[in-house]
Amino acid sequence: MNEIPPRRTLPRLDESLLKHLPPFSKLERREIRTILDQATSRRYEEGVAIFDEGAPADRFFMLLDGYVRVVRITPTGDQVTALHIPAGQLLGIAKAIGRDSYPATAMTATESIVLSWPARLWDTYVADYEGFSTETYNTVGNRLGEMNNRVVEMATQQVEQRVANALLRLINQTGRKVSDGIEIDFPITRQDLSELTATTLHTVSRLLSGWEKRGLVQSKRKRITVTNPHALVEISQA
DNA sequence: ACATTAATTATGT
DNA sequence: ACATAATTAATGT
Repeated sequence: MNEIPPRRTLPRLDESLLKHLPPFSKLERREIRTILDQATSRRYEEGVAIFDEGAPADRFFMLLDGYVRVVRITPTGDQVTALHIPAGQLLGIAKAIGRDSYPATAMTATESIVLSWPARLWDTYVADYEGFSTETYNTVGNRLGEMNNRVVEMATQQVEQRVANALLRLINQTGRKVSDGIEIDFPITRQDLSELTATTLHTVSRLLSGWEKRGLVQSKRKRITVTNPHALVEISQA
């Protein structure tokens, strides 16, 4: 009854891992090599914290494989999912927004593989590597814009439209094509969806049940497949 | 138009 | 068998 924490280091990292990722795409091969040599790689089980809200931001991260949930802890102690990050994106980049502690908790939504670097390297990367800063600020901007959109949605749209929008975003960013539609590529509960849309899991459950009967979605426990995206778009614009 | 409460059922280890 | 997830109806604001 003893389990072995997967401490082991992964197979030797190859430059091609980072070659096509936005923050590194403009770099020379040998530059990527030195960046990789400074990185630590680690595999995380599903559902574990990569870093915690408020903790000193001593490292920054690149998600190589898997999905992570960005989660905020409310004063009452429960978690609220803020957004999901797919493989190929940086996270925990407190330095990029001028902070020295993490603004949120990052939990793995699936088993994940993550590279990380000591935070002190951030400034040197920004200074030394062409395109590094512009590309990262670009993704920071995107996330910020997405969050702003959600704030606007909360204020203006009805619940049905909000969860329709949330579903559409999820399949756009983290969707995987399957035989009968697009499936959200990680386990997601109605509770999660309700947190993303500021409603209750009951309302989400009812909406999904209704949509399922109309053939717009298919869902099993923790799995949601959108079978008719167009119809969802219409709902989101009603 | 939605949340809350509560009871019931399904599903995964 | 147990905990977690999902459904459903009834009631409340």
